[in-house]
Amino acid sequence: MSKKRDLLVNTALDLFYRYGINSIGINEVLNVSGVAKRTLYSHFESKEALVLAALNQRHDVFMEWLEQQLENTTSDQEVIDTLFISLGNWFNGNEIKLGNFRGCFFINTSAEFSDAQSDIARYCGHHKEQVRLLLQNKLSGETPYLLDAICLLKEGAITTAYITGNGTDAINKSIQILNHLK
Amino acid sequence: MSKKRDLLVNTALDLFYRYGINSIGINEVLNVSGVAKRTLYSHFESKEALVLAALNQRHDVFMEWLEQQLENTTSDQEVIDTLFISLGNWFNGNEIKLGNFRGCFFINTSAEFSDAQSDIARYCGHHKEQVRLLLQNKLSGETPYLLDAICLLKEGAITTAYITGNGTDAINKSIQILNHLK
DNA sequence: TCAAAAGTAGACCGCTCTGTCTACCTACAA
DNA sequence: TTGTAGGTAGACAGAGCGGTCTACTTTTGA
Repeated sequence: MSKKRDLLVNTALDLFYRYGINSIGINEVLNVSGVAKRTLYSHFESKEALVLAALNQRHDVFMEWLEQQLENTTSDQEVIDTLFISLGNWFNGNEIKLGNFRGCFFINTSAEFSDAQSDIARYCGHHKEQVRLLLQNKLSGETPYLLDAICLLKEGAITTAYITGNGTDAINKSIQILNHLK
Repeated sequence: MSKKRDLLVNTALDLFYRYGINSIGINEVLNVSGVAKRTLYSHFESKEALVLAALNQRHDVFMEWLEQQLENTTSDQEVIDTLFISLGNWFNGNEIKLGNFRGCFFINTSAEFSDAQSDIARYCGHHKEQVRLLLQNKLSGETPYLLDAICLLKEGAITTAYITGNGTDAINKSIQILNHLK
């Protein structure tokens, strides 16, 4: 519907993800997008509402990307390999849809907002649930703990890749561990 | 040496960890500690220096705690069990030395500071390296990928426990996965 | 055609931020 | 005894924050 609204959300998402939400003021979003302050506040009642819209946008983009990566997988092994290779590409900045890697936007945002009951913190939990459900649908269910292993290692790999700056290592280790599950 | 300095560092660490560094101003640290602003700036040249001191304090406390937890372990299996049970206690707020759980201070801080070259971001990476080295010393080295598995699952468990709010689940799953490694 | 909807620029409000500064106080060891 | 180190209170500067407001312009669709 509204092009200005979309522009604001995409600009906010880009800046929030790159620099952190508390480090980016509303005026920065306005300067970069070239939109007037009045327009922002006609679409969003507060900065928090803009943050939620940015989280929602990132969620949509990420889920679409993930679905696309896994769409042709036909076995659990293929899901594992495809998933972690895709994550590795993301970590190394080679997934254009996801932009340059700076960790998981939802983990980072949870770290900034300490109130676990806030809408923002809850949305971050919701995102992780949805990712888990998507992966569950892709797996056979024959190996009951495989879903848990994938999810925990995925979080570990994202965090480790971000903090060490070495995405390839984190991915190779994750794949190796999954191949050692009996 | 200086009691006021220690008080400032401990107060800052408590507030920074609980609410996030960008959400806590220098004045808040001063009000809670009851120390004068002049005194703070005689000990630290900037807020960043105080942040680094708080990170350093957390690092010392955490390493001492971890060392203590693992000091009587005599096998890889015992290291795994003891480590993850201890982490579970931390997640559930039952490790007094570590305070109430709000994720990993170093991960959270990395999320707030986007410049990977900053002293703050580098210190966070350094902490993770040191934890890894401590665990390496406790393990036999007979199972080469075990250290990687423990480290990745530990990061995954911390993140998952924080975002879902369910520490017990994250721990039980981690232990189960490690027991399925062949 | 023209009213409504959506946009513009930017001044302004009250508040908070980090960091500086003046002026004064206290404990203690040479 | 007195100089020094370390402490106090709090005003202040300069900037940025989220958010409101006025006054005006552009777009659009019935």
